[in-house]
Amino acid sequence: MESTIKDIKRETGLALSTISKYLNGGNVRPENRKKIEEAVKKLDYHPNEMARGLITRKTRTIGFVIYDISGTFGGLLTHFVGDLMRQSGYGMIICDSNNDKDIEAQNIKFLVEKKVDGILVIPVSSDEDFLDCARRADIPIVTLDRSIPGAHLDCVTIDNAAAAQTAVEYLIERGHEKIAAIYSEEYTGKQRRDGYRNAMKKAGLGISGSYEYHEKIHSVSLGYTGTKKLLALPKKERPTAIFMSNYEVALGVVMAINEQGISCPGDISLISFDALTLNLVMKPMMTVMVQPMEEIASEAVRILMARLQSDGQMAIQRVLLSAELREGDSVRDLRSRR
Amino acid sequence: MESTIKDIKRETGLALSTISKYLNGGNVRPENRKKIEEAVKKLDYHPNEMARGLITRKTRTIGFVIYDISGTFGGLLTHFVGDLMRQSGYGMIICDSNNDKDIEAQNIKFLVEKKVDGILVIPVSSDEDFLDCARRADIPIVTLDRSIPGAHLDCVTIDNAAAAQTAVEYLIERGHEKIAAIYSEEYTGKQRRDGYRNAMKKAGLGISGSYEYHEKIHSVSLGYTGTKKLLALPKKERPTAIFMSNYEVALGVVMAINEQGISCPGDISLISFDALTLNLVMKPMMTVMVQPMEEIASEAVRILMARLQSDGQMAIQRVLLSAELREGDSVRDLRSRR
DNA sequence: CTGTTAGCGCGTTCAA
DNA sequence: TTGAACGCGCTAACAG
Repeated sequence: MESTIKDIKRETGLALSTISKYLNGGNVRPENRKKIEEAVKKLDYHPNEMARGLITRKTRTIGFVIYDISGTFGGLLTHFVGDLMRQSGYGMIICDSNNDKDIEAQNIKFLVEKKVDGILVIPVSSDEDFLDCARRADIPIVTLDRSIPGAHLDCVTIDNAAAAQTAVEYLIERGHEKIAAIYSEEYTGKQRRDGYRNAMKKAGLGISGSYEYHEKIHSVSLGYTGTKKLLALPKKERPTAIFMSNYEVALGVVMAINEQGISCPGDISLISFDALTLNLVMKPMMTVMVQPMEEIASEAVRILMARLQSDGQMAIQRVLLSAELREGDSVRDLRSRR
Repeated sequence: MESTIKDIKRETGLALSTISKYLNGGNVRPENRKKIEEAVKKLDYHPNEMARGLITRKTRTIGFVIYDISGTFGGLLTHFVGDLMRQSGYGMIICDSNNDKDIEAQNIKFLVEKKVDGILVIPVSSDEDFLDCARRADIPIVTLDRSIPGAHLDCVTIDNAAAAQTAVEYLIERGHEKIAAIYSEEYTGKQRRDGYRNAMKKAGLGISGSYEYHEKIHSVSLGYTGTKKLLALPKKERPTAIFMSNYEVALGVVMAINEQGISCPGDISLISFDALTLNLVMKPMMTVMVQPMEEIASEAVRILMARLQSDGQMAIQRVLLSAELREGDSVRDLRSRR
């Protein structure tokens, strides 16, 4: 049988409230503190979080709703967030939305019933309605990596359009003009496409319709299929560089060019996102826009914690971080050709 | 403010216990049942899990401790398990051990304090001591994917040695003799190495020391580095096939051979584990031993659920599943050469 | 600083 | 079947 606070009382002869106060960080006479500490050890006492929560109306648990946990980026972000939560003494219930809006809505409901103190979410839906039930229950919500357009919510994101623009401008500076883009139609994918278009427009470069390939969701096969299509273009039209909007996509792209015996950066230049395993291991090393994943995680956790403390009104926080270019060898400098 | 069972009482005029009984599936007069159902809807009532748990001593939450959530296999397994738990109405607290035994031990303690009803664990440590505090608290534990040697625990695993042996025998049947292996020194890696060795021995083939490459943990770079080393061997000694013990490893292997312009299966044959994205997308398609991931997940959940129900003594369950060979085009048949 | 008292929301006795 | 009372383990208010 588990020991309760009453057992500690019997062991020490102190009142319940004294013990409770000590357990919650209050001041107690040194001699009593010692008694309590000894009893706690002796009885292997752990406070019952449920009884505690019944009164405090806090579960010390937060919910993490992620669009897809089986991807590399998501898995890693989950890892960082989980670590931070644990360090803060919070438990984390992770819910995988599997890129499905309905499951996502279900997940939120589930977390509300579990009475989590707060919710961290990387959304699938671009409509905030699915969060209604959490808001009714007055549960703080922070979105990260993706922000819901127009929503009155705390969020931590990076400037995806700017990052993509930087990447494409890097290509343009090196003499590339025929630049293709492979991206998804959701959140970050779309924003990065915009950055690509901005850069091209700004440089006065046209975008041939066949230079943009996109599917609904970021995936390895998106990169693979897209690249195949690009490489099937008549030689003269072939892009000299491909910008891709995500790590999984890059994986597919690399598979496709390797398969066709196309060399990078000799025949084609590549630029992508995130310094994840493949991008680091491959040769040539991929030139990438590096997202500050740990910072995204820690900012999101920080904001959520702040909101958990402030019962009152705290202004909406919108943190916009930026990605940094990390040079590899996957981009050829065409200017040195002459 | 949240509505409680008392509000339902006020709304319906019934006694608390009547309502409580209905909520827990008991028999109630039809007219009363209707009243209650209406009130529940009207007040948007949800039972308070904490108050409930205080009495029943159940949290309807289980803990999932995973060796490393940022890997593809782990992420996917987490996804499956999470789905099943949600379907069973259970919450899941996921803890990432990050391949670290100390964090793993911490995770278990954390879950015990959270009073989870049960724990699912893919262990890092090969010593069961870290589970002691959960056992003292009488929390059922099921390990999956990996079983702790000698431990008196429910577990769901596949026969890794057999699977590896099947894979290597597949190579041998096709005339390969110079077969190298890249594996990790932990759990599944070691078992798969044994299967490799068994197959080689059984076929009367020697294993040159330089044909085995291993590191502590499965990773992309393990595959990459290992392959580089193998390819650096004098041409005559070069293996005609590589057996690799894990998906991430395969990723690295593929990167390395592509980089060197080595063709598969022309110059070298490959066989690996798991039908995950890369293995499906790449060309040639990888020949792999497919682990029944969903079955591993569902069996583990099933056993845990059974143990949660049976307060009494249930015999230890050890489920051993097997992997199946899925042919791709990554293995060359050397016999047809003649 | 300490002890007493009163619930938090619910499930479970019993009695009717 | 139903209703009243009790208590799960703990914290919060107050009085000492």
